[in-house]
This record gives sequence, structure tokens and C-alpha cells, in this order.
Amino acid sequence: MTGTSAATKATKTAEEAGAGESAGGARAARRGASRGRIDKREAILGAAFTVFAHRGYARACMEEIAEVAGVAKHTVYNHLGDKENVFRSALEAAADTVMAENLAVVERLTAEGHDTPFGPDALRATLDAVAHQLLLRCCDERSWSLRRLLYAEVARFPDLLEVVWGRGAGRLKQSLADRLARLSLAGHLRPCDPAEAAEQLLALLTGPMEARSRLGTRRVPEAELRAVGGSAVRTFLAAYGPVA
Amino acid sequence: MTGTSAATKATKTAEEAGAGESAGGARAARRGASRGRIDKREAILGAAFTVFAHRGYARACMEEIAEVAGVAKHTVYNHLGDKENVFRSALEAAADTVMAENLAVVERLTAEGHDTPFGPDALRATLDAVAHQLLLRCCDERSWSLRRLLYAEVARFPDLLEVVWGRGAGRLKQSLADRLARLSLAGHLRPCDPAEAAEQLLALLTGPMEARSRLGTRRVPEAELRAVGGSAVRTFLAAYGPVA
DNA sequence: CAACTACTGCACCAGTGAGTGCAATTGAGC
DNA sequence: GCTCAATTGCACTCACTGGTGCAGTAGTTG
Repeated sequence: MTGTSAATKATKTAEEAGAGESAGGARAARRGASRGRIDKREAILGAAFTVFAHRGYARACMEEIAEVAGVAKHTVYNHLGDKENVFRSALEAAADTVMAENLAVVERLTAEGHDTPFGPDALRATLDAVAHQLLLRCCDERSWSLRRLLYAEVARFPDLLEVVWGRGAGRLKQSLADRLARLSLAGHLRPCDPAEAAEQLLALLTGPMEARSRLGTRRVPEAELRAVGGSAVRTFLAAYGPVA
Repeated sequence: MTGTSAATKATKTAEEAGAGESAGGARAARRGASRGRIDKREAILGAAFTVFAHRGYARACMEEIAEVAGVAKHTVYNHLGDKENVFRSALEAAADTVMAENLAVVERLTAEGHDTPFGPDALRATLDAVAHQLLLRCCDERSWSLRRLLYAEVARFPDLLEVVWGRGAGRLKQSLADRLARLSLAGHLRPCDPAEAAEQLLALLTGPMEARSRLGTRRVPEAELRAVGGSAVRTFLAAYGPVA
């Protein structure tokens, strides 16, 4: 097996990457120990998610996770104790990452920060931009892998659904509903139930992508993405836009 | 792979089954025998789908499938040759069943068969009824299990996506688009791209159910189903309904 | 009865992978 | 130099499962 040398190499690169990220290493000596531990933990979680995403839960083996993380198999058990726990932790970490990106996008959905008066055209433009960004985020590799793993293992890990969605999709919908409520109150949208509006806008965005991206196994060209986003916004505005 | 002999045998039985179905003029005795065979085959496929749905592909074991089907393990191998093939066949069979139900529902979406003139109110009522029926079908146990299995194993069986969707979701969307095109041409909907309209209507229906049914692990009460359907139809009509 | 096919029950092999035990190593703190 | 914790490499156990072989049975056909 050539796995040994590969593993060693992986360790090195992982540590290099970690050091590069926290490059402000003034007192690296003091923090070195615990920092090294955290780096390893993060490397393990990242590797675990990669492997799980690629193979599924049952077919993913701890040895490969350790190898990809550049770590000994024992270390994985030391940090996370159990395959089940590795799975949970990896998915939670990935959900955190994905959510952070999505929330940042929704934050941009506001009537403020515009020089010109915020008319229907500006509203549509803003919605278009946010829709496109959401589509980009919702269709990237990691997001789809997370989705697929959730679907696949929700029967065996029912609690995972609450945890991951509580951090991810649930928060996204909540945040979007908040923004829509503000817009509605300001008269830019007709009076409506913001939760329902958010639910439907997200459905109009993500629903079509399921088939078009073939469950995330096909890269969707930019133009198609833009078409789906535009179409979703058009339908959304027809139902929720300001009364003409 | 040692599956050569098994595969050959499976091919043979498959050909026999196909021939038996098409050649209706066979002797009754001959038919009795093959009928028993077909019953067993169907029992196996049904059991396989149940077990796969419950455990996932990797954790499902052939022994349990045979047990649930009320059949010896050997018989499963005789009929289908391979775990992989059992999986494929079970999913295809399930997809056929689900599709048949869904298509039957969409057939009802038409302006004909009404005594009173087909006005906007009648249109909405018809859409509401179809939407509700579709929601019922899309949220039952088998449909969700199929979905989850597809999501879970699309990475390992990419061809399954084409096969199952070609028979299921793809046909549904196509059929719905056909119906919408008819309605649009008759002036009951405003001129539009029927494919896009169908895509969005389905998205508005199925999208919200993902969260509300917790990926199919929670039974959604009738009232909630009706609310989602009504809301979807309302938004759909706002975007595609006849110009007031 | 003989032949044949489908089916059954059982034992068996081989591969795989989770998790553990142990000795050796590294590196930080004293 | 010494200690302690983290880590590593290796070998190992144990359980599970896909798939096969074989002998025997039931039912049908001729």
C-alpha cells in the first residue's frame, strides 16, 4: 500500500494549511499544544465529511477518514470516540459552514443602502441578486453532499435532522422571513405572512435545482442558474409584489 | 467478480418473464408455473424495497430481504442475481408504482367534464383538488422512501437517477406541462412556458413538504397539507392565472 | 415412474471493517 | 534530564455479510 507515504504527506500539508491560516503566530509556543489539537480535530472533521459525502455512512471506513485527515486511526477515536459521533460532528460542522454563507447572503436583502429611491425595479434587482447568490450557495458541492447525507441517514439518525436544520435551513428561512417582513412593512411588498412568503421563495429557488442539477451530480451552467433565479423572482413578485 | 454465472442465470429468467408476459397464447399449465414465479419475483421486489427503505443499501442484508419476502436466500439470487441488481429492480418497480398513481392524478387536470362554464373559480377548485391529491401521493411512505434512497445512492448508482426519474418525476412534470399548455391555449391561464409553469407549481407543492414532513419521517396532518396546497395554488394563479 | 424445474435449508468461505491493546515516539513544560 | 499527554504504527479480535455449493423436496409434464 502506498497509503503510508500519502498519509504522512497529508499530515504535513494539513499542518501547513492550519499554520498558514492562523499565521499571526506570535505566541505560537504557548498556544501550540492546544492549537495543534484543534487543528487536528478540524482536519478530522473536514476529512470525515469529505469521505462520508463520497462514500455514504456505511461504506465510509475510519481508516480512510484518518488517512485523508493525515492522522492515525487512533487519533480519530481519541478525538471523537465513535464512528457515529464522527458522523454527527462532521455534519454539524459542515452545516455551520454552509449556514454562515447562506445567512450572509440573506443579510443583503434590505431596502437600505440605496441612493436612489427604492422602487419596484430596485426591489426586483435586489431580489434577483440575492436569489442568484442563494442558488450559487445552495448548489455547491458541500451543500448538496450535506443534503444527500441527511436524506440518506435521517432514518438512522433522526436527531441529526433537528440539529443540522436548526443551524442551516431553518435559520435561513427564519432570516429570510424577517427580511421579507421588513420589506412588507415598508410597503415594498404587499401585506402577507412572511413565513409563508419565505417558504415559497425558497421552494421556487431550490425546487427546480433538484432536477436540473441531478441531485447535485451535475454542474449547472451560470445561465441556467440565472434563468431559474429570475423566474422564481418573477413568480414571487407576481404573488407578493407591491400592488401595482 | 464471481457473479458471472449468477448474472447469466438472472438474464435468462428476465427473458423468460418478458416472454411470458408478451406471449399470451401459452398453455394454462405453463402459465400457472410462471405465474407462481412472477408472484415470488414481485414479493421479492416488494420486500427488497421495504428493507432497503428501512436500512439503506449498505446495511440491508440479502438474508433479511429473503426473509421478508418469505423466500429462501437462494431464490433471491436465482431471480435477480446480485444485490446491486436487486436494488435497481426494486427501485424501478417502486418508481413504476408511484408514477402510475401520480399520473392518474394529473389526468384530472382539465377544463372538460364540467357542466357549468369553466370560470376562474372552477379553475381554482380543480387546481386545489389536483394539488391536494398530488401532495397526498408525494408524501406517502413509499414516495419518500424512494426519494431518500435515490438521494442516498445517486453517487454509487448514477444511472438509477435517469431510470427512476425518467419513469417518475420527469413524466409527472411532462404530463403536468401538457395539461397546463391546454389550459393556457384555452385562455384559462395567461400565455406562458408550460414547462416552466409546471416546474414551479411542483416546486411550490413539494418544496414546503420537505421541511414540514421532516424528510418524510413525520406524518403531516390533513389541514397542513391543505394549507400548503391552497397557498401554492394561490401563488401559482397570481403568476399564471388568467389576466383579471 | 422419470425427468425437470423451482425452491429450500444448511453449511461454508472470504472479505471487510469497527474498535482495541501495546510499545514506541514526539514535544511541551518543569 | 524527567514527566506527561498526544500521537503513531502495527497487529489483532470479532462480527457481519455477500455469495456459493450441495443435498433434498414439491410440483408439474410426459
